[in-house]
Amino acid sequence: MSDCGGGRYDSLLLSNQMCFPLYAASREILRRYKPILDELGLTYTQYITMLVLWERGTVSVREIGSTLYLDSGTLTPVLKKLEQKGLIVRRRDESDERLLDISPTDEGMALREKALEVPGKICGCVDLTKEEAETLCKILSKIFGER
Amino acid sequence: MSDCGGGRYDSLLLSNQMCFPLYAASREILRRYKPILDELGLTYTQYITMLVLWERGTVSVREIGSTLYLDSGTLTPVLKKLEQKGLIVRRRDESDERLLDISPTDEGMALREKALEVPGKICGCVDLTKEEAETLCKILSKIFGER
DNA sequence: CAAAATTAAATTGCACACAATTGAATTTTA
DNA sequence: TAAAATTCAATTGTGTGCAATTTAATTTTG
Repeated sequence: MSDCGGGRYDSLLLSNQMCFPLYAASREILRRYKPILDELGLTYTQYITMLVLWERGTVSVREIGSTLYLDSGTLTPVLKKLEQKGLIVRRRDESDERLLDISPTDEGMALREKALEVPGKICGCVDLTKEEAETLCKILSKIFGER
Repeated sequence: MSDCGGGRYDSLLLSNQMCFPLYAASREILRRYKPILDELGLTYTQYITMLVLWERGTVSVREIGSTLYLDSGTLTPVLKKLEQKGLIVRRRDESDERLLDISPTDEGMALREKALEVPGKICGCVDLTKEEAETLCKILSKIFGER
């Protein structure tokens, strides 16, 4: 049952998997973001959605999806929730009724001010140097290569 | 609305967030694992659970949880599913009835042979050098530092 | 131009994650 | 040792992700 040394099953050791450290680290980061995002009243997914809207103003669901790599099955309920909170408005595009345009409300844009505190607080609870963070991002971006 | 150059809101650009590349890459890796794990009839979470059982034999739910950073709310339904598939057995520990011991069945252990193909197939669809993969794991492990 | 193909969002169903609570078993402590 | 505190798994409820399907709108094509 054990695999000390160079066992036949070494490739299946949890520590040798590509998926596990990445997935676990990703959830750990999300756990650290949570209390900070709680202060904004946003979940993680709601937060990255607002980041897109703060950057670009009015965008279609499709554009949000291709930016965040999320499909309408995920985004539709998230956007309905943000609408409930009064942070965004959902309106059909006039020139193409298939598209649903999402715009931040004044209240949604106001939240951006409060959100300015977030990045600083994150750095305080993730112990990576700026160089490590850059290396990490560089390697991670390579994963998206051959899509 | 736009933030060209050194805007006041640069820290909120999606590209400057710690969480996003990590989370997106993690989901991308899971997407690449999926067709490979489909051949085993396992989901990702079921797969990493089986990895623990293949390595250690009989373990408690608690031990699986602390290894994978998952709680009973997540594990209970996963383990019931694996039991349904005939891959594991769930039995209360005799010396401490609070603990639920999980053991792979013969069928569960047999699946390990088929699983040996997985790591090779993963390398074929994630375009990182061995060195990059090691650097990645090293940086990711730092994230778990001050828990 | 009309039928066929494509596109976008919504819906449905399944599988996690995780916080919070519950209930049973065990350990600690007064 | 009996009450209090702790531990463990299960349960409940919310919020994603994502595949597959549906419906409506638009574009392509014969």
